[in-house]
Amino acid sequence: MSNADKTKPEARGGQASLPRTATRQRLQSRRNSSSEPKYAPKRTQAERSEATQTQLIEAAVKLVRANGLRGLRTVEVAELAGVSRGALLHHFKSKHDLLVAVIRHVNEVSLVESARRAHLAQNSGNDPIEGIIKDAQDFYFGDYFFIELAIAMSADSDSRILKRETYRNSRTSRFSVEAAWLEALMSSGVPKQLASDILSLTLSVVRGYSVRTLIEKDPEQFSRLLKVWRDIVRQHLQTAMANDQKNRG
Amino acid sequence: MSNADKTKPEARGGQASLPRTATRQRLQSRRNSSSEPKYAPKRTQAERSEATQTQLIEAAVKLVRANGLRGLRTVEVAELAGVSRGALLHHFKSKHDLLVAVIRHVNEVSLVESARRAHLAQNSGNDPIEGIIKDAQDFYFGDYFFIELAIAMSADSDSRILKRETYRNSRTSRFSVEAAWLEALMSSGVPKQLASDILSLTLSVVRGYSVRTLIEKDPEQFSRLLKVWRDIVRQHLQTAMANDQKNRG
DNA sequence: GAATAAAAACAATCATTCCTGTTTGTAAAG
DNA sequence: CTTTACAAACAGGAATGATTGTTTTTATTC
Repeated sequence: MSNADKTKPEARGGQASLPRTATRQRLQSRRNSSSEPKYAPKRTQAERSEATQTQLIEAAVKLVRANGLRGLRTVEVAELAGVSRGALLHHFKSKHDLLVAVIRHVNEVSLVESARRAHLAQNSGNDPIEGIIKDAQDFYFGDYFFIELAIAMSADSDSRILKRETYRNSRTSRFSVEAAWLEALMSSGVPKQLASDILSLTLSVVRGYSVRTLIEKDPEQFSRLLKVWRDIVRQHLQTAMANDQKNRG
Repeated sequence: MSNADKTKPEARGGQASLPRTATRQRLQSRRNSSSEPKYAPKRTQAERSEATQTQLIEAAVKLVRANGLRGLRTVEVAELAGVSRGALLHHFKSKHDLLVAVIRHVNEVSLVESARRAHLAQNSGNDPIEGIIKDAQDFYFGDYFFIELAIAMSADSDSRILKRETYRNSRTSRFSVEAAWLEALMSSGVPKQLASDILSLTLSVVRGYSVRTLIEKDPEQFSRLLKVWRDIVRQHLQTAMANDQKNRG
């Protein structure tokens, strides 16, 4: 492949490079002051640890979204996080471990969202379509979906493990949200099978459009399209339910 | 990363073996007509060349679909094609060149399909929805789309070049098909804006479902879902056009 | 028309460049 | 003063492209 993009300059110029000597002297003199070594540490170990771990994970998330799973390089993660590769390997003893942490992280975030959304679904009243569309938009344009997709699109043995991990998580988080929306639709009077189909179709529309934006930049208004979609679905549900009641009555 | 997946066996066992004998005889007779060398070449240079190039490209297509753009390894391409890496580098002087050839190839295939489909669109009669769905299925589950997606999902400097190449091609091939479908919808009486929306939505549904199958294996029947979608659209178009005529009359 | 030179299609080996994980070293926190 | 957080240098493997060698086809010359 081409070697055109060697971004070597300022490789670690822009960040870190803390004042080592100064810090040392300051601490030393303070300690010399008397029997009390109680200088105030700026951050506790746990805080430092968690902070850089979060930075690393978030950097990894960005890079996986940008370059795909197999395009991820540890050196880039470290650079973007503003630490050395040594630090990365200290917190995650292998690249694989980092990826597992990444998945766990986006999944946790997604899980919290899920709970919120499931709650929304229950209070969506008689017309949940709007809520479903909003939910789908948030999900399919978010980190979790793109990382899931990136994992799905590489088939080496490593990503197979990750795939299983992700799949388990999907069933516990995303699954419950969709079940909640299904409930919402049904309790607004839509028959189960139709509700399931409408839900699947709506999710596919949004998923499909999200992927489209990956390939080419939004030349048409997604919001308008979604409005049309919402109208179509509402109309269909109305007539379908009308027919349903006629058949019963 | 792990080294668990070495697929060495049958490295050159199972594939290729084009009709050599037929070719040989044809060539022999051709040469008999004029000056006759003492041995008959099995295949002409151009034939050999084209054959292995095709094998290499097709192998690369499969591997990009399986492992993504950045998961592609030249050694695997050569193995799957049944030739040495030396041969690969002889025909394509770099991995990048191979990838360009891959894109050209899938695009050519797609272009031929496009012409066929555009023709279908023009003869789709009064109800083009069925045809649109079929077309979308063929396209979004085919090689071209997945390779386009694989390219879109990696953002290094190399794939940016490929992206441009692909984008140009899209506009000449896929674009015309969609325009033809739009025409078909309009000539069956659907207003332009609505026709465009319906087309976009249908494409998104299929695209979205195709991507879904990447992530998890089809637990529900896509065909049933498409049937529902077709019904919804038909119904909507009927009422929309009825309203349209009422407003006009 | 046979001998032979030339070129193209491959194969095999080598060198270089990444990328990962290990090791060793240093500063900060407990 | 022990442990933890980080940094820097190193070692080994993998992947690419270059080089060299071998076979097959094509062109040339007698």
